Amino acid sequence: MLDETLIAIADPTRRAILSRLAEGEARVTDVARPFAISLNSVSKHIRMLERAKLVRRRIEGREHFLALTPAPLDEAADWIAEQKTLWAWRLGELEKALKDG
Amino acid sequence: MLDETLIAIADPTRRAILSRLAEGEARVTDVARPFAISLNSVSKHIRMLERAKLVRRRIEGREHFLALTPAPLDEAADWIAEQKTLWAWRLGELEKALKDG
DNA sequence: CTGATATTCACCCTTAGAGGTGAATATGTT
DNA sequence: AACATATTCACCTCTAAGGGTGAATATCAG
Repeated sequence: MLDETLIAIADPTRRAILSRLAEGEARVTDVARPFAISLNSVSKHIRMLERAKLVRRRIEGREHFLALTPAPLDEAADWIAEQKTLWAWRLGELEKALKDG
Repeated sequence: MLDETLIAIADPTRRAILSRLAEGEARVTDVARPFAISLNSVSKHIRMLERAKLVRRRIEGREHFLALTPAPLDEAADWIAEQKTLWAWRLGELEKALKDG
């Protein structure tokens, strides 16, 4: 899952879409409006965000309402936090080694 | 920069390389050993990590020693944290609206 | 029924990523 | 000099991503 989450947020268009959805639910057309690219391209980005479970779709007639489901971001945040912890720990060990030596 | 950082950590092989380097400096060959893929492929992954400034290389004779430089991870962590904050804020607003309504 | 709106489907093209192999380069060892 | 080690370079293949267009589908409004 982490892979798809990170791939999903690695694209600036998709990050912009997520930021837009952080303001609230929106239709595909609404989400697409600010972008210079075609509606179809935005639709594809949304599909990738759905695949990564970062976005949920509620269909009401011909309109598709999109909403954020940010849970997968936690896994990404956790990985980064763990890396930083390990790194900090190693720096601590290095310091100890330097002090002892 | 954020783009390259996220793309860099979106690949599981590269995340494994970073985890290895979190234990300490290592040569290209050392980093490559645990992987089933060719040394050359690992070399390419390392180049991407360097491009993202997540890894620094110190050349000593014929050996290239690699070390983690995790600073760019902060930017990624910040983006995720901001998204979660915005989302939490919006949930708060929703609750308020529900209570008032 | 007709026409407009919302979205996707089915294609196309181009680029980048991830993998491979074999040769080249540079350094160390004997 | 000859050989081994460490790494990259130059190429090839395959797949997926990101963009596009035009048609299809589904719904809503008249």
